[in-house]
Amino acid sequence: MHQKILIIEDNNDIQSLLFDVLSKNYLIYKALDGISGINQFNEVKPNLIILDLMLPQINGESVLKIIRNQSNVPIIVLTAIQNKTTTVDLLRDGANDYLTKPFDIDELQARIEVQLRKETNSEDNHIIIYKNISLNSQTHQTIANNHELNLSKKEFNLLEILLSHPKQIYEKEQLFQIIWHEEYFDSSDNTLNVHISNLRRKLFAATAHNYIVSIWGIGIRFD
Amino acid sequence: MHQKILIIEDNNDIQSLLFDVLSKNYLIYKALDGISGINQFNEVKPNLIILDLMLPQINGESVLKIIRNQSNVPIIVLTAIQNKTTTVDLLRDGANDYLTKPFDIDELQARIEVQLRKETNSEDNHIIIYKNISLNSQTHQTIANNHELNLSKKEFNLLEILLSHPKQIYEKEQLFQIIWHEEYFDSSDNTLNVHISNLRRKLFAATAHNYIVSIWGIGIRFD
DNA sequence: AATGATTAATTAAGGTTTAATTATGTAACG
DNA sequence: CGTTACATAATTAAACCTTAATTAATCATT
Repeated sequence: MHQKILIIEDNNDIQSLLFDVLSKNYLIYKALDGISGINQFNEVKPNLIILDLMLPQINGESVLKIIRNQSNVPIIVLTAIQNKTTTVDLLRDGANDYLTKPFDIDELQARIEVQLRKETNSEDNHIIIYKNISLNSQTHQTIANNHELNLSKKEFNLLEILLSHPKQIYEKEQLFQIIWHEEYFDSSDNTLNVHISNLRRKLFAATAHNYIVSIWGIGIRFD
Repeated sequence: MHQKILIIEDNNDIQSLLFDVLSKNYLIYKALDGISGINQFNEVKPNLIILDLMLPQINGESVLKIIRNQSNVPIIVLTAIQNKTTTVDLLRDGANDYLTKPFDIDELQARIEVQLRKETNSEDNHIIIYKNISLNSQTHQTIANNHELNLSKKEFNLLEILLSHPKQIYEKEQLFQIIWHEEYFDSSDNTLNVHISNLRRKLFAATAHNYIVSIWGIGIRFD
């Protein structure tokens, strides 16, 4: 649920294309070169990486090796057709899959699904439990401290996202993207704050704790 | 009972034809291309898939491989006669059966039966018991809290569906499809609500409980 | 340390959407 | 002919989301 994808790609057009399409289903992080790609990888801990081989400064192959050296995160590589690096090399270096440009965006999506499925298939992904809070996305039942909560759709969504990665900071923009499926430009929009407030109130009524903490100027986090 | 079939087919005429015929006996889900087919497969977890080989963007063979990679769900493939992919290829890729267009709709139904038979052989259960409610789908007898209920056909249908998977949320659309065998577009249609209301009243008269809870904006669930 | 600016949190009001109930009409059936 | 089931329509009720207004907290600058 709400998995994170890091896109390492220097071409702005492809970046935006990928963002537009994939942000509907995933939480997208972007890097324009290899160095910041590696840095972001360490910060964000994405569930999947899309890596362009043709990068300024450090080439994609090196990025691939560096990341693979630290993690088994699925990596899908984008190559130009005339690139000398062979498929075999790529896979040996740790790529999970590859596509040659120009690629079909739907095919990319399908391949992403395949890579991510491996991760999520095993666990019964519709129940989240954290501390004394459990949340069932099939029945929409939410229990906190043995009290059943009565959450609205937005509130449930919000809690689901926060609990999927406890302690991780979510920016308001991200939350907006995930819950409302649209970007938010108007930072004066207070809607999200209201929902956070309501969720806090209901959680507090059940647990006498405030689990949702604000990181001033950045976002919120479930503690 | 009420098994789910996912139809992945881009041709609208064939889609509707299949829907009209099959929705009498099964719960139908539709996808117009491979990507949404794969997505729906993961969400819906159908009991059987009907897959057209000729799809826009991603071809059917890829969809077949991707799905088969994750599940043993029976897949029946529809091919055009001039299609190059051989029977052998299809079966090797994991198809359970195939039909060449134009196909006979009755033959398709027969083949569906065959595929589903394997699954459902064991469960020949026509009595559902949950909490203090029991329901016999052969005699239509319904007993709640030792009181025999006098339910109409629609009410019985509804209760049967809800009780077949307690706690699971059913969307109004689903319920409509199962009970009325037709899609419902007009969300202002209030018929279902009336039946829910009546069922609630009768259940309450017998048990003094309201088991059917609404999930606002989503559907209902038997608790 | 004080001040103003920015961001966050709360509260309340309004309007919209969805749900539930009640009432009325219609067709099927014994 | 009267009963029943169902659909349709009208009404009432409830839940929800957004907006706006207000208060509180935090930051940046001096």
